[in-house]
Amino acid sequence: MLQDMPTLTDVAKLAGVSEITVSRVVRNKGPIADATRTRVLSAIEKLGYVPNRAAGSLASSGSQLMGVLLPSLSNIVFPEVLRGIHSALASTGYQPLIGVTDYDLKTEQGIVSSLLAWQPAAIIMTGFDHTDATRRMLANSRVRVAELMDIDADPIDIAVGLSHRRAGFDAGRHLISRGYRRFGYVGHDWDADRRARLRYEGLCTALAEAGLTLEAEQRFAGPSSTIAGRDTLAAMMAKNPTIDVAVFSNDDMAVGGFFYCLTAGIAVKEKLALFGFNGLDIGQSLPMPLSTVRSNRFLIGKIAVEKLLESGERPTEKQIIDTGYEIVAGATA
Amino acid sequence: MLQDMPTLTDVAKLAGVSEITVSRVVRNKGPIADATRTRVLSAIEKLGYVPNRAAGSLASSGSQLMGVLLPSLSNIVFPEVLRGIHSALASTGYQPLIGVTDYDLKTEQGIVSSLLAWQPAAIIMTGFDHTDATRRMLANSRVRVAELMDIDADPIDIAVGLSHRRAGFDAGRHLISRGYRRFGYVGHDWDADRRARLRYEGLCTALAEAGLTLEAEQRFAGPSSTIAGRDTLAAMMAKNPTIDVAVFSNDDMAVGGFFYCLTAGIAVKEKLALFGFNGLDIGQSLPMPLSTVRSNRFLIGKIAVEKLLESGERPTEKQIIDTGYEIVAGATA
DNA sequence: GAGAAATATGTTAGCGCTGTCATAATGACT
DNA sequence: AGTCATTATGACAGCGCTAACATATTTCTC
Repeated sequence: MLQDMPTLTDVAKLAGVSEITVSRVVRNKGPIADATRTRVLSAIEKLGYVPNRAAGSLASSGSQLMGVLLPSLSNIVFPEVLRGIHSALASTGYQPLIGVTDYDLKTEQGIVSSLLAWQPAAIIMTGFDHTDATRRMLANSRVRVAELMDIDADPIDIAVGLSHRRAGFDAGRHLISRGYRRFGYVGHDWDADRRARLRYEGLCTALAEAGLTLEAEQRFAGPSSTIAGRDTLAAMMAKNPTIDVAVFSNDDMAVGGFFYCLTAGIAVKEKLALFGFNGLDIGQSLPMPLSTVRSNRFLIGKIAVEKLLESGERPTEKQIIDTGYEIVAGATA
Repeated sequence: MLQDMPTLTDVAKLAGVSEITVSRVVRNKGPIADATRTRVLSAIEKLGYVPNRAAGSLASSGSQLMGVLLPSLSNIVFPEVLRGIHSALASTGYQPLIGVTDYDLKTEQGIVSSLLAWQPAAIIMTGFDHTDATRRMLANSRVRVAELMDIDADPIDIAVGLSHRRAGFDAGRHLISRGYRRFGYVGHDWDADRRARLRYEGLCTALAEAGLTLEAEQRFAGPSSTIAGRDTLAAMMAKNPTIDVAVFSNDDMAVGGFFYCLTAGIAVKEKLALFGFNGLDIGQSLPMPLSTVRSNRFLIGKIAVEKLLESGERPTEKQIIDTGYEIVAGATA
């Protein structure tokens, strides 16, 4: 679409130097005399020259692009990861090229293929589930790959996140130590969200070790949301009014649960304790701060980028970076 | 970073055709005999060929990229716009290349420059405020430009959004018609968020026309958030306990205000009415659905892409697309 | 069955940049 | 003055693809 845009050649002519010299000035690479640099820079300024990255990529077989695959933009946690990615990228000249998979592995495969077409410096994905074709493409391309959020499996290259299984387990231990015994679980569709399921499994393990078991369990057949949390807790309480703590698949669901209690006149914590996951702002701004597990999504994105940029080659050793989590006592459990 | 990746030439050799024929198959362009197509396709499959977009861009001077500039990822409305953009892009083969400006015009300028370097098919930005240099780059490049969210000014090419001034005005009329007279305004930093200011101005106009005026006004000196809304309403009520309706700069702030009322034991609507802006899910899942104005962010992103893709050239007539808004009566005002 | 029209394929010449290797100019140290 | 490094610049080829223009080949038309 660009038209008559000035090229390196134009700048070189105006500055009275060769093209490669201009290229060196632009990329800050190789030795350049101060006088020459100044001359070139002013020529660039005069012409309004903007380098053509496509040409650059082609010539150097490698782009200043980083592919980012997110499962969804509806769930606030992924924009937060993206924010971390962007913040680490900001100072580097790299640009994120994003794709959204909608939790679908075939879609992911298609997007990986189109991202690879840009010869990105690295690709950031979510989770460990990929099609064989995706794995093959990634292997052939040799680009660096980070798999985010989760560390409960074997990564392709590096993994950055936290153990959701352990987080679920610790949440269970925490609640047991606080005296809760009659557990209910309020979840959402976990075919897509493998991590919610891992937390659930961790929770069940903790309960089993204490000789307990989930007394009630209700899962909403769709993505998590405040409304789903509200309605799903309502459904569970209708069937099992005797539980003393509801563990939610995440904070969105838990905030909905809190609203349900408000409406139904159930005393939160005294009558029914609520526990979430993520540590979202909204949960902490409730009249009673939500008891939850705080994960650091921003940090996950940021660290992933930093690690990926450390080296262009995949290291021989796969790397797993645990960004940890923190039990937030809150006031609801 | 890619290495020994097969090229068009390899595919062409294996399929026993010329390069251009492979190129045509890949791009689905020009007439190709079915037999040839099949042969080429299976060669592509066999080699695991992935086209190099940088080369394609360079040769055709135009990429399958769409530049997207967002002011922030922290405010949920922008990921929603991005979702709309992505949804419209999904079927087209275009990929969004994103940049985040942090509401800073100089940052925006830098990002526009790096996006332009990829020769994107179009650029999507937010708002009408840009530096002169940004405008110049955009003008020189001749790429299509959409300015989103707002339609209260003159666009570069097309604008998609709603009149925030009118929305503020209508919200004011609505509240006045419901009998509210003692207005308070709870806002956030609007140097960055020009649209919040426009709504505020619209509100003031409505009040003035009715012979009314804001009795109280409190602005938080930072970005909007639930916590800011809670604390800022608290501050306002401490100074002006007599107002009967609080208009918030957006739903995040208003939800915080609701939480404040809960904590302080203020009867929402009877004693103090609350009114937001955006129509976020969280507001509608409150025990009392929030009274607000619903804008359609997803639609804004989607329509912008559709309009931009209609033609590669800027039309002679600037276009303004009003995606409208809707007063949501709710239960808090 | 000659010519027009449509369909299918190929040839050539770059797109704008950077890697590689060469060359020139300067200083540093014998 | 001569060797060696160091710094500064340039020539040239080519990255992988596609636009533009041929050139076959087939199908239709009267």
